[in-house]
Amino acid sequence: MTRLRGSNPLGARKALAERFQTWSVNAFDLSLCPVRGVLDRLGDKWTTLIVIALSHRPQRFSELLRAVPDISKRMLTQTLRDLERDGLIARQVFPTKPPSVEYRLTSLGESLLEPLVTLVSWAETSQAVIETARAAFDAREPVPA
Amino acid sequence: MTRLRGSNPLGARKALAERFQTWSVNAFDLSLCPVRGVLDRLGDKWTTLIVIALSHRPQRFSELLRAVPDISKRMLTQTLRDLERDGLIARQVFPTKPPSVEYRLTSLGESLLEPLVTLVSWAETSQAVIETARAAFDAREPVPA
DNA sequence: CAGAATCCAATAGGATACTG
DNA sequence: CAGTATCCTATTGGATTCTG
Repeated sequence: MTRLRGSNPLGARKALAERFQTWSVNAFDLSLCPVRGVLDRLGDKWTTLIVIALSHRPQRFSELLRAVPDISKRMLTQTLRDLERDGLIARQVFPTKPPSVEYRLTSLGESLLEPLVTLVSWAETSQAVIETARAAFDAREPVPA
Repeated sequence: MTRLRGSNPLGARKALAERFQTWSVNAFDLSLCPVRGVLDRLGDKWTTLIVIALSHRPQRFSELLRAVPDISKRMLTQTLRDLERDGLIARQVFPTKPPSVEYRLTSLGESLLEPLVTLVSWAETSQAVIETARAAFDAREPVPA
């Protein structure tokens, strides 16, 4: 094994390996390992962007609609509902007319920000490398029409 | 603003808010902010599990097929290809007969482990809270048939 | 304003059979 | 063994219209 350079992936590797071992044994057949549930949510098209938008400050429905470009009302409604259901955001209705509704991160939602920043930072610093790798790969592989 | 307890979401919040500001200004309309690209990949059904499996040790195609339960050959092939294209894993063919192919994380792939562990840890510690929130939500909302 | 409801297109992904 | 190729279904998500 060559020595791994940079940060400390060794710790990360070990931690993951251990968890993976555990999951494989008793939780995998049911696909109920927590990663799946979380990443399925974070992986959809809008969840992350909404959380990021709300990390700025609490916002109303139509504010979010403008803050997250290209999202449709349908998807905003649905994603907000899912996030509320998971306890990541809280919904507060002000009985004005017309009604206004404010969404804000819960403390659970706030606690997601750190892992998210870690991931976003990785994405930013890795972006260039990935781009290069893609270009190289596409140059090798014919990339069919 | 009440004082936030636990870790330091304030730093996270600030970091995210800043990035979000930047994206909104010049990169959002193109939806090319790095998060999207990364999370779209990590969000699919198998990427994470494969990376986790490979974090353990390099593995061959059929080993992975067994290590990641319920994945189909089709999806394994495709996800491995995508990961290779992005430079996260490397593919090495041994010209035996029948041929054997080994996949391993590249250093870029290794560097993803840390953010991943952060996320996985969050998922594990938050799992119970989320479950509770869901139950409470479903109790309030009729949850239609 | 903040959604709910309906319709429809694109994509993801499973099952199966075939190949070098 | 390590894939390809084909088919088919389910889910995602966009566009549009309606409502309290």
